[in-house]
Amino acid sequence: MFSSVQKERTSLEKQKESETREEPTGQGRSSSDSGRSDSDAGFTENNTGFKKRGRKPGEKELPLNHVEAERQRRERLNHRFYALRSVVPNVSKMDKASLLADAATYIKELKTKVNELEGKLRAVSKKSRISGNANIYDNQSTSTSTMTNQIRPTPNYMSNNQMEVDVKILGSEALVRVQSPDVNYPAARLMDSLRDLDFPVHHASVSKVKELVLQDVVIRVPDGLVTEEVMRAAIFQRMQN
Amino acid sequence: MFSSVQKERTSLEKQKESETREEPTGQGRSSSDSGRSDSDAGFTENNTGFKKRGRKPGEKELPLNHVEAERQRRERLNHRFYALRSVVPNVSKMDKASLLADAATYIKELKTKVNELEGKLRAVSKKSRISGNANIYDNQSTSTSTMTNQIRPTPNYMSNNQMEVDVKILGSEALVRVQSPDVNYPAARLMDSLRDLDFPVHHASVSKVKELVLQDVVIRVPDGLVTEEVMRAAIFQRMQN
DNA sequence: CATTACACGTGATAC
DNA sequence: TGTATCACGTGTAAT
Repeated sequence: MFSSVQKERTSLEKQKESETREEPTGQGRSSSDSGRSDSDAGFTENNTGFKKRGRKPGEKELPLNHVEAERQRRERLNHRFYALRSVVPNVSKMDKASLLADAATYIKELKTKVNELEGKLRAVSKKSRISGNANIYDNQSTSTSTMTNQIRPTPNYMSNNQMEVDVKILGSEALVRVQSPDVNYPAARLMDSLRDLDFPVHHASVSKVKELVLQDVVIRVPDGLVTEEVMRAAIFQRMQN
Repeated sequence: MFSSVQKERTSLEKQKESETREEPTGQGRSSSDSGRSDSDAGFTENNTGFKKRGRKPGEKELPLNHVEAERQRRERLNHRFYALRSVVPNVSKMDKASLLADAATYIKELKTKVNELEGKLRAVSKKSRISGNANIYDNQSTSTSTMTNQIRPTPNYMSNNQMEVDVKILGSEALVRVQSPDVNYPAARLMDSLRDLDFPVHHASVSKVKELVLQDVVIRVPDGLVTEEVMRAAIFQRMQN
């Protein structure tokens, strides 16, 4: 790994000049930071010990706070750099500048990729034109134009609609109950999921009540090879697509 | 260290530079690379005389190269920052740290979006996969075939290898009735077809009896814009895939 | 030996 | 009155 962060602690010794500044770091690699609200409040506290620590006369103590603030700022910046480095692939260079450049190019790549994927998806979803009204396959997140800057409200791509999936295994059969809002054709998605998982449908009932869709499906399952929770998670995950 | 001494000397210069420096509001950096090498060379050599305690003997004159290198590095880093800022949307904060954080979260968002889109695309393209009985029906004349749609004289070994689709329109709703052998997940195929055709499902019932699957679905249809036969043919055709 | 990169302290400076 | 951020020069390693 890189030893950039902890390195300068050694350089601190060269700091000499009285001020045995205690070491606040403890050197937290601490993996990804999520750095907000970093405390590390060790500043401005007077040295209590009998340890001779007298400030030189005429020294200002304003700057002492200043240097601490600046130190925190640097530390935060480095954490951000590290976080950014963790999400950008193939950054072999530990150079900060190259990291920034790679991040920028990577963002561009992702943008074009998203654009072409959206184009493909749109093209393939428009293959049927019987009733030329609204588009399927467009939940609220992907319809925005990507060329212009999009405001991102919240990181919500998969978790916005509340959906409930319940599975009960009864011998060689299982009862799958799904209730979800009536968006994006939940019946089709559920059946697709069951097909993906190779669960033959014995019986199914779909009812729309107000804006809620209730689905009860009886399927066949291999005897005792799968747990309810695994099935539930698998169905839930596949219904997101 | 000695920096304090030099600070007095350079403070004037710094103030001038800070005045000329662009500030966050303008941000119109406009390149200006390496235009300053001559200028700084001029001011560094400026200090002759009156400074008591001048350079120590044996002091290196290299440092001015060093400061220039560092200056270039800073400039390059700032260019990268600016470039990164140009590709990340909604960066209202001119803060460097926030820029890094926003860039990281933006990359994550783009990644999940790409994943989501790829999943959808895969799901869509998966509908056209063929697994068993896809081509046993010939569908070259779906629009002309009317009424009961008996396609093939089925092979002798399976007597019920045929599918029947019936549509009855009742006002703004329609009843779709499908009976087919239990091969290739007919429920998923029917729901996919209805999704393709933008027909919201109000109610659905799927029952497997012996080797036959019966499906009754109530859907919403645009009032009087389609005929039963058109709907029937469209559903039938799509269920072949 | 030079080149490159980094962290540090510090002055300046907006809000 | 702080409390942010920034750029700068400098010392220090590692290549």
